[in-house]
Amino acid sequence: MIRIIEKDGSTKDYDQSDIYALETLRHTGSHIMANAIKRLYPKAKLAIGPFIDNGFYYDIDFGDEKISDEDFPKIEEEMRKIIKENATMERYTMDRADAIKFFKDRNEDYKVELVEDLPEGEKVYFAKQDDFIDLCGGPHLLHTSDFKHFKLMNIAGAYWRGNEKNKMLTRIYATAFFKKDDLDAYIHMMEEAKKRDHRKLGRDLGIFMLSEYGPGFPFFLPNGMIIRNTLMDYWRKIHRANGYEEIMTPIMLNKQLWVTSGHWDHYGENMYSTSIDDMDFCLKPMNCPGSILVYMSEPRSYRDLPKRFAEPGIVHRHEKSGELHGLMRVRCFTQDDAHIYITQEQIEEEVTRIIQIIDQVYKMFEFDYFVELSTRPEDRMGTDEEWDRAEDGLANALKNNGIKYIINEGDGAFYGPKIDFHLRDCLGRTWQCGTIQLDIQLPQRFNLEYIGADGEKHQPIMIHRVCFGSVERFMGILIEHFAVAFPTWLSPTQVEVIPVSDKTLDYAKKVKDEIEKAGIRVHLDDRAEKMGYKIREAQTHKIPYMLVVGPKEAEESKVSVRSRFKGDEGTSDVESFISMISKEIDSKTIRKVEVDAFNK
RNA sequence: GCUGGUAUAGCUCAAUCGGUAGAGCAACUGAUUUGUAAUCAGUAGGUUGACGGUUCAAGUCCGCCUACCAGCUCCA
Repeated sequence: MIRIIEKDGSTKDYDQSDIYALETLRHTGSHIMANAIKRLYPKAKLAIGPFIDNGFYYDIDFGDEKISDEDFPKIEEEMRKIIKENATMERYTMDRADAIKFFKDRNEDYKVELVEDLPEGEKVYFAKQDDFIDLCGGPHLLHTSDFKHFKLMNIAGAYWRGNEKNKMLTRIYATAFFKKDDLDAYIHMMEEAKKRDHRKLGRDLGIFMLSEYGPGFPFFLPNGMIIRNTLMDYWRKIHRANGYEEIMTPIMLNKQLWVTSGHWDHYGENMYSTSIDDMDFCLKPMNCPGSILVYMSEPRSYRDLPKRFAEPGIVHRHEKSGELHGLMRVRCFTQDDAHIYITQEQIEEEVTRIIQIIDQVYKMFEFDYFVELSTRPEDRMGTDEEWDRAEDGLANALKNNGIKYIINEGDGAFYGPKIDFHLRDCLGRTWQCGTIQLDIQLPQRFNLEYIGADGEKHQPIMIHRVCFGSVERFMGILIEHFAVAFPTWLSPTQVEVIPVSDKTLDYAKKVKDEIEKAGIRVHLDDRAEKMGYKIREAQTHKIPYMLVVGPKEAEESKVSVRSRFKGDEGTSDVESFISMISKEIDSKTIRKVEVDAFNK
């Protein structure tokens, strides 16, 4: 049991497995770390030090002092000393004015600012351990000696109060656990996660590459194109089945269009542009204006709605250099976009259909995802009535589908509310992928209309939606999610034929041709290497099936099937193997690895 | 863009105080003809990210640029 001192100063025991206790442990860690840093660097000014998902951090202004991860051992050692001193955490309050004076006397400018932001007359909470006093509401571990297993992880800059106009402080990240085993497991997990980083695997397995000549512009390699095309084949199939019509609009359009759409105001300098024949053109940062021009190209009737134009559209945005990240954040990407034109009454039903598509796709890949509903911001267009209707439509659609979601109050776009779908990468960072956005603004800007049953002109509502989000980002997440062991239907090479020796090369070629004819992606490893070597290579490349063929198989017209899932699966004739793997491919089954030894 | 860091062979990494750039894997050549996770031998591979500076001498020190990495900000 762990004793915790609560905000009100009372103490209570908690089980170590309690998440509240773990968060408290980590929060206390940030105090201990700050204490150590103040002892080593008395001039350092403290900002804030909260716990986070996997640990805690403290933002500190070190002034002219340079700090690097080489200083971590020193800080960790000082922290151990503090833990050994086993201080008892005390809590008390001060009047606001006294608190301001307290911090001013100590030159803690950031703390002064924090206290000054509190309402007049508010009590200010403090936590004290031995010689270290910090502004803090708590809770904390009662005894600092309960804080044992920790590690400083990394160092980075962070803007004071998260505002890029403010000074950049030094942020030190650390993690802590109650048990040493948990800490070791976490560090091990982080190392394993690095091995499945899509940037490393993408290069090792010929999926994509980047070049200094095009920062943020990924190159897709042969294996990557197979995955990408297979993914898009699937995408087209489900969209056709859901009443979408595919279009393709130009990658570059006259600047005037972007001014009208408002994108020029929004993206401005982040748009790539060029000038020719005295006309300015911009590479599209979004696909909507193109879709709108298609919608406007002929008169539309209420009978046509919902009108669903799908477009895997390539967009360019000049993202800031420090924001680029492999395939996850690039400057040129393909949105699996669609724009749907509907009447007000159709919001709920149409959004329901979209949610079902996205849910179906994510579930097929066995992704864990979470959903956010972002509602009306302060600065918005449209009437409250329209917003009510739009927000209710989105919320009802989520509820009808039994989707759990969190509400992001005031975080919607100025033109409408939105639903965002987030997926996790191997390091636990989340990336927005799918999104459904209602838009009442663009139809107005472009004066979109349809003829209603009453013969009058009406304005449609527009839905922007993506399922993968960006094909590039989605592939990055797929690589990490499966650690390259893609389901068979997505694997660049589905079958590797491995002759035992050159003597059976002819038979191996025959087997390969037969499988190829069935439309399966098969490769023959005809190198003069030993069989074991080829198997090892195919296994590390996570090729789903290996067919070992030697004199025995040639004589019986069979193959020895070895899978990455199970190892040796016994012999089979080629025809039944083709029928088995075809079934697995068509059903898009995700076969699980059954033998741990093969999961290395 | 900001703060901090990194850049050596295709990949992973060496190179002491500033003194002739090395290894493993991969590649290539040859031998081996192999039965379910690495056969052996040999060959080749480099303007040390770019440009400039200090020095008798720079992979190493300094400046600037570029790209990349961690995070912040922003975002699909």
